[in-house]
Amino acid sequence: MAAALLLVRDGYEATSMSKLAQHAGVAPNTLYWYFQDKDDLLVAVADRYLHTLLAELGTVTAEPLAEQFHWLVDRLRPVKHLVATVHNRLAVSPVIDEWHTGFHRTLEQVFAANLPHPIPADRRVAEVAAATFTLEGAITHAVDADTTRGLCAIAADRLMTAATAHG
Amino acid sequence: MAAALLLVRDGYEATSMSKLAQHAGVAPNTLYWYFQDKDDLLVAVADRYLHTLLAELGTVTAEPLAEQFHWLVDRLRPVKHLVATVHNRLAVSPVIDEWHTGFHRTLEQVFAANLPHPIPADRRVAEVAAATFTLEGAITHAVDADTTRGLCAIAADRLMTAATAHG
DNA sequence: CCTCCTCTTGAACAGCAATCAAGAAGGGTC
DNA sequence: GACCCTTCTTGATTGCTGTTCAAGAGGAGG
Repeated sequence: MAAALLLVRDGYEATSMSKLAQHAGVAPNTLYWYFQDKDDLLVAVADRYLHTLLAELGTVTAEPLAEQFHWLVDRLRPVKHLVATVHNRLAVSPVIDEWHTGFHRTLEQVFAANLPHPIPADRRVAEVAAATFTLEGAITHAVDADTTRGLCAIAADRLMTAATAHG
Repeated sequence: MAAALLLVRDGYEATSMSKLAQHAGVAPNTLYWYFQDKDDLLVAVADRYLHTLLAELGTVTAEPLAEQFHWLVDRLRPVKHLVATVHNRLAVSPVIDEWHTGFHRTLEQVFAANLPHPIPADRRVAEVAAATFTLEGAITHAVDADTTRGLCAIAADRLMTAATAHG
């Protein structure tokens, strides 16, 4: 279903099931045979994007953390509509909520795998969350290139010092 | 219009203009005399909440920054639906977009006013944005009490060291 | 030929945000 | 009292939305 382009480009609410079906060359009904819901369809699109992202991520794991973050932000900014919609609908759609927590869990593991030392257990969750939220803000808000670089640097710096300052 | 409770409690999409009107004891039409749009109505509700928040904020400015942040998060978490909706609709509604940028400008000024020293100009925007996004994440995501405290501490700590490390 | 399963569809449903023309309520002026 | 103007409210309507349902097409296996 390459018609996911519509959801990414125009957003969730501006993309009706009719338009989606028209773009796919089928009747609006047909979509409900493949997806239970419009939210279910959104999850499928987001999940597909996440998997291609994780596959590409292997190409930058050698670079410093700040660069990796910048790469991640650049990849996710084109789908900021999806990011915003997921956050908006997770309170209303269990499917999206579940996918969202899974997404954050995945991010946590990726972060942990790229740190030289593990973060002390009592600080780990908050530190990782702070970095994640900083990057999420950089994706969803309209910030210029310099600020984006600054945000990635801040998130990486904070995470690195948390990973080296033991005890 | 105390019927703003519906928007806060049930969210934007689950709250139809009909329900809103019914709660206010008028016909759905009548709302369109006072507000141009449903988005316009949302902005009015959000703006009213923002003003009461700013008025109450004076009572905690004496406390340390981390405590102020925690207070802010506690105040905004009940209206997380509004926060998520604003972020979701600013791409589609100019009124909401404008209000959103104004909100962030206001936050920036509040942050700046509560720092002992000004942050160097080349870092200020990114540092303030990082703190803001960290707190926004704490509001909109389901994190436990300990993590919330940790996030507020991280945001405050980062901001304070940025404000003291000159040159 | 019959049956089962996969897939697609036209028609219909209730609900939505928004519009429009019509009118009620009230005050100011002659 | 009769006129007008402004402020506010409403019933009726419009085009769209996500979703459901019963009906049927197409092919595979026995």
